[in-house]
Amino acid sequence: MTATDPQGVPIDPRVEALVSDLIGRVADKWTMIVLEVLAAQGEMRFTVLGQHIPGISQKMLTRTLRAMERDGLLIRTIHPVIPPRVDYRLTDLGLSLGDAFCGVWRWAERNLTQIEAARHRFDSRP
Amino acid sequence: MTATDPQGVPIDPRVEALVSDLIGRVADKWTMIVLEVLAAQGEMRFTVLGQHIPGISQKMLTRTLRAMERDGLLIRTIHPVIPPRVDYRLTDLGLSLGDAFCGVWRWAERNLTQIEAARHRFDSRP
DNA sequence: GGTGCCTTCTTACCAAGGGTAAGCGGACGG
DNA sequence: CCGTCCGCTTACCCTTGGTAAGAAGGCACC
Repeated sequence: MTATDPQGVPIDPRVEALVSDLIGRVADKWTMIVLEVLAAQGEMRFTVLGQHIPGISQKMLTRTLRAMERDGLLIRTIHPVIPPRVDYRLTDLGLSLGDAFCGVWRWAERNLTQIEAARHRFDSRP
Repeated sequence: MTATDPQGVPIDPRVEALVSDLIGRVADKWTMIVLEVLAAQGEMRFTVLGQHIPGISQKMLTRTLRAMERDGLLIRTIHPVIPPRVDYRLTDLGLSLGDAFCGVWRWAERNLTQIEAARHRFDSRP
């Protein structure tokens, strides 16, 4: 899109496409939740992280964490002990993304009932 | 998760689950981009909207718009003319979500190069 | 009056992505 | 010697998304 940012400043289309891709990568349910949990709880190991995220599968947790590590959002520390212990901790970049998503969480909490009402209206109409 | 919000206030687990679901619904690439475009451009019709969102298919555009309408994020106005004309416009709720996502867009723009660098480091390592 | 076009969906079909569940590796407790 | 611990990984399947074609239906043109 030949978009403008919220201040009305025109954006280079090539940058625009890259940002869209990045948003596609990062605007993901699991990524957002991992971000939230790690921001609130600090360093955590794999299993505990999974326990704090109801509904996630091991596969998706692994995949999400790898992608986030690749993007530099978190650091994965392998402790060479038996049984294995792997800790995950947000980088400054990850923390800053967590802050950015914070507004979305607050929005979701604030508007939950309003959205449920809207859905109900939509579902029970001719 | 027995999470706390960013201010450290404990959250009811049931509310937590609902918020997670809502986030899963709303933290979607296409939803975010539609929100952005409509926030910047105001009312738009189907085809034009599609032209402003590179890479989206008609099917996903329809589906995304329906879901957003269901959630009360936008209003769909059908003008009974031939050929058909359908306009989409954000509600106040949709605009407020756009504001909330605004921080994420700015984050993405600001940290684009840093992320690309991180990816490159990750991909070219033993 | 047929032919074709316009726009907004919808649908049939296929590929890709996510869920489930089982296995692996390797020390240690019983 | 067998089970258990944890962090993955993999094989299989089902759901989801992309592609492309069509439907609806009045209008313009020949």
